[in-house]
Amino acid sequence: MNENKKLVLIDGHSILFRAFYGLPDLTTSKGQHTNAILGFLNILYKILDEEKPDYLAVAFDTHHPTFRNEMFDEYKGTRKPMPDELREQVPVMKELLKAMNISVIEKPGFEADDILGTLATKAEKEGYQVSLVSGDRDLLQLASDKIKVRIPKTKQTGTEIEDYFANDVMEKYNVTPKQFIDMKGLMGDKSDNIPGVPGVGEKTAQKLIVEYKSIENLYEHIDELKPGKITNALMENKELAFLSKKLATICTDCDLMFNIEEAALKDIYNENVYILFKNLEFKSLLARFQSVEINRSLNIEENFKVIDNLGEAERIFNLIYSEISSGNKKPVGIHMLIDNGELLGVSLCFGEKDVYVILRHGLITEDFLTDRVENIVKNKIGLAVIGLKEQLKYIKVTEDDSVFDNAIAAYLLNPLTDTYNYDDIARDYLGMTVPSQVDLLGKSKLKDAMENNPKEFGLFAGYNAYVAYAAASKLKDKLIETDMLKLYEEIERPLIFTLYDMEIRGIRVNKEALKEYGDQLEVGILSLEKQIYELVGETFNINSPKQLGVILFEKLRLPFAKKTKTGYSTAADVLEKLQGEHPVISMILEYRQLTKLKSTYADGLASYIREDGRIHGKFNQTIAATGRISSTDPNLQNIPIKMELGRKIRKVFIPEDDYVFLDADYSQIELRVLAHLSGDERLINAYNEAKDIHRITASEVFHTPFEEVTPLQRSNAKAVNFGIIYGISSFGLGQDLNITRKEAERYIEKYFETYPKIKEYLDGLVAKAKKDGYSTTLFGRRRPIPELTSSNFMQRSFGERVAMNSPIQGTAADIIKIAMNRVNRRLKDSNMRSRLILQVHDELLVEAHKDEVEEVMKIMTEEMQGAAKLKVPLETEVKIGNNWYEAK
DNA sequence: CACGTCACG
DNA sequence: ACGTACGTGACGTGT
Repeated sequence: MNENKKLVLIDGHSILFRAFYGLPDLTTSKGQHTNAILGFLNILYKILDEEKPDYLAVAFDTHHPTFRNEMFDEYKGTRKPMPDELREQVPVMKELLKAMNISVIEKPGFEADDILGTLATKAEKEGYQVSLVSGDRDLLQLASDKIKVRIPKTKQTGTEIEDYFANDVMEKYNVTPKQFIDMKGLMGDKSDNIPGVPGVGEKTAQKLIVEYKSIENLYEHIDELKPGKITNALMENKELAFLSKKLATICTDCDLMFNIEEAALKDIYNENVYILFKNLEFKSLLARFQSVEINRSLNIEENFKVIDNLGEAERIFNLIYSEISSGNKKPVGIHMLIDNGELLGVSLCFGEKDVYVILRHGLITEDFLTDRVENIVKNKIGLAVIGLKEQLKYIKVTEDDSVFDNAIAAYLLNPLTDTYNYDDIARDYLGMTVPSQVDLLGKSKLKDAMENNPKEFGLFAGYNAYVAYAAASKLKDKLIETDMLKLYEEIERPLIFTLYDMEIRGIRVNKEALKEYGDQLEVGILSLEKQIYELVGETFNINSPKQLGVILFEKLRLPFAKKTKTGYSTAADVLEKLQGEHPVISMILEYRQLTKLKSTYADGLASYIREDGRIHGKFNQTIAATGRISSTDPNLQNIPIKMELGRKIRKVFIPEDDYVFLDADYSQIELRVLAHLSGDERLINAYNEAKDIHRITASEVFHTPFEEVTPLQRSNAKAVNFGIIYGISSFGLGQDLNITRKEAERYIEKYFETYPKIKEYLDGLVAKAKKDGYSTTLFGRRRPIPELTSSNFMQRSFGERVAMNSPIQGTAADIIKIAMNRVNRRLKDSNMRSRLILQVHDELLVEAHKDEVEEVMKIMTEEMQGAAKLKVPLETEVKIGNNWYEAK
């Protein structure tokens, strides 16, 4: 009977615990912790894949006021309560298991161990093959010929499982599974509140049990033992030893009503599980559901209609235009289907049941579609989209038209997530689970999908319009609730158009000069490479930190300062300290510099130059948690400037003929923002006197007359000023200045003595963020800081630094965004040829026509300085040049 | 695809 | 005792 049936029993809490400590702290976009659940599922799936069991059950302890934690318990001898980040995951895990139709066994008065022991033994007797899965070695006492104890280990490379049948236990520990109980009786287990015999540890216990087989037999022969401390302890604690053995024994015949047939596996991959995974944002696990027809039951999909003939298309647009008279004020959800800059069609939604996908086909031309869409706004009907900037090429609207961008709104409401696609917005604001683009189309291009996968393509298009339509009002309400509507309407929404303009304009690059620059680098690289190989005596890949580490710290035996997770650190700050030790170090540093410039800048930028001789990078508005803009494809915000060699690359960025570059940057905008926000009179006065701020800080902090401040004092003060903005920590400052933590602490102390209001302000920021759960900028932009509630010191400290930094960095970001919008608008409104083309956080670059230079300089200065009225002046410096090098 | 490294503010 | 400065993006290596 049951010979070929497999039963898997899982120790729920112990696996959750293992998973919790084995994985980094993962959370959903809403801040729900998920690492333990994910780790549990990874182990569960591995076991399901490997064993393909017929039956599976998970046992949980019913009451857990405290919980085992080996790491702390064994060393400290105290129990540590379950961290909140783990506690909140337990009920979710149980819910998930129930959704998977997996038996969850918890009986008041029984520990999970005893449930597992009883069921395993019962199943064994009935002939099942049994696997017991636990993170705890305690269960080894249950191993037999038919009961396999499986202990998963979370390693970097994935999950590995150690398997123990009875003979494996014997092989590894020289004791039988039953004798494991005796061992534990002697050595005890703090985490399980088993006292054991004082002074007897694992080694002694193992030795004694190997020799005497059991505690009973040991005490029968106690007089044979050599006299000594251990023997004394054994004799004095005989009762304790027997009690401990009893406590260590897992019950195998508990009075438990559970029929193994109840644990039969069925329908693990169902829609409920899929939805839970989606909510937990376990994107990688969703792949397991591919073969399952799920969430197609959503009835909105049934209303999606695909149209490819002109008459029908005309009818739809007319239907939309007629909405004006019907008094329907809801914006029309719209999504332009674009692949590689080509318009494939448009999807529209103007009611729960009115979702249309109109394909560009035959008489439905690109012009037809863009005209008809433009007509919607000209008829004063609002639009709602997800990601306006990416669609502006075909949605011909201006700032004055009514268009609501759900993606931007969602970013403001939670800037911590990485994507704001229709499925994300549906999940977060409609409480709906809809298939994502990858679910529907995989990695295929939109155009290919349209041809080969028309049904799924239609769904993708339809969902985009539907979600844009349905979520808009909810997002707008949330913006009002969170006092961010003004931020959205007055800063972010206009910025969409500003950034679009900048992307279209691009920046001109001298292709030949860039090539020449790269060739020069190549010469230097080859020469350095040769010299390095000669010095070291062998060739190797200098770009591989791993190989370089072996050469420097093993072959050359240089002292290594830092280690990374994977080996020796060869970072620049480490190598710089080694410069005196070996001539090869300087060469490696120079080699690194050159290869970086070659690969990222010389070669990297060249591949982005388009037909028009310009680079059209992207400016991303929904990436940075603080509200900054980011730049990609390529990143034009990290073009070298600090080192002369790298700085030279700026000479290849040139204005169009008859134009020049005007580059304006704010002077220490973040420190000025800090002065304003903190209201510290001393700092405000310093800025109103308009003197060298770092020097003033040095003078005041080090009690030195302004004129006598040494360069070292000034640069130290500068580092402290930076530190303040970053959310000061003595460790970080020490690292930066290469001084001890203690010395750094003194600097900080002195700084706060000098500027007491700043200390008060920063403390207040942390307190407020802890209370609210988020930080706020001068213009109301929020950044949630879930780390502030972490029980982990490191994470909490990080949260505190973020609480200090985000309002400062974020307010500066708000200000320059205002300036960008205004500069862009004024240049356009006055019909000037000059145009804004770049933003680098505190700097704006305008490609200005020669005839307009004076006027543009005035506009830039006015708008940048006037972007916000602070208690200190916002100073700017404008420079002119025939390339970006000259203009900085 | 994660990691180390390094470019910028 | 813990082990970091804040915010980004791109490249090359190695699994």
